[in-house]
Amino acid sequence: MFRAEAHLDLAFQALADPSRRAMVDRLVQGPATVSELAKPLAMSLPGVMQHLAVLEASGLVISEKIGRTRTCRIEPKVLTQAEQWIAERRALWERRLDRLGQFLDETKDD
Amino acid sequence: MFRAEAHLDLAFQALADPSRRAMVDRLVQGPATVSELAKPLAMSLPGVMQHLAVLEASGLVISEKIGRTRTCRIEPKVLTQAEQWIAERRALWERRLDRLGQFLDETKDD
DNA sequence: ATAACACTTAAGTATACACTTAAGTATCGC
DNA sequence: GCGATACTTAAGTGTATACTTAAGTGTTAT
Repeated sequence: MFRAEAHLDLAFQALADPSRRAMVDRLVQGPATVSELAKPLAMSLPGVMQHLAVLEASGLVISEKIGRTRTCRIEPKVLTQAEQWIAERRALWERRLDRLGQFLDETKDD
Repeated sequence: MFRAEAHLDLAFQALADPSRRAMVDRLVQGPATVSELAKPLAMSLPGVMQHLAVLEASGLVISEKIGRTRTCRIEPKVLTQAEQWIAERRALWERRLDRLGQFLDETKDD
């Protein structure tokens, strides 16, 4: 039983945590190592690793280990997909409001 | 200890569940009662109520009870805020890519 | 060689989530 | 009034999340 929107579950879930959003916030400025991501967070390194795993599972972040350091960076595709899901719903909602306003205008001279 | 971004936690958390996204999907077409929201979901009514509570707590949906029926509708403000959080990060990421490309162009004649 | 560094794995704990069934309350239509 | 309707509350269950500490592994610098 496969759902096409399952990746949105993971993306929104990943963005629902303030520590993970802080990590994304840092990574949009450019790549960073795990330690760099961890520094501003009041949390143990394994805690940060677990958040990183969630971000990677969602596809928002990818990382690569070179030597003993792992470098992380944003993968913008999923970010865009999440943004578009919201944008489409907001557009539908606004379109409905427009139709409603038009209807009210057309019938106001009764 | 109050965090300004706490409402984003709730908004993204609310959007992370497929049943709740289905409810939002229905509500952007226009208001609906609890039963109408529940009908397409393979779930008990109390289950739906709990999802509705999450959506209301996030500010994505508001509802009003008239007589014995509760009517729900979208409140677009939080939807827009979530969209903007993503849009801003994507813009930062793209701006960085632009600077990087520009730098590479300027230094390619070495 | 060895000590410091940068993760990584494992295991444990406490809380939160996503449901369920059963029972209850407040309208509405006749 | 009284049965059907539309939620609503309460309580229970199983799974998932967000951490922690302790003990690794492989890499780099001296």
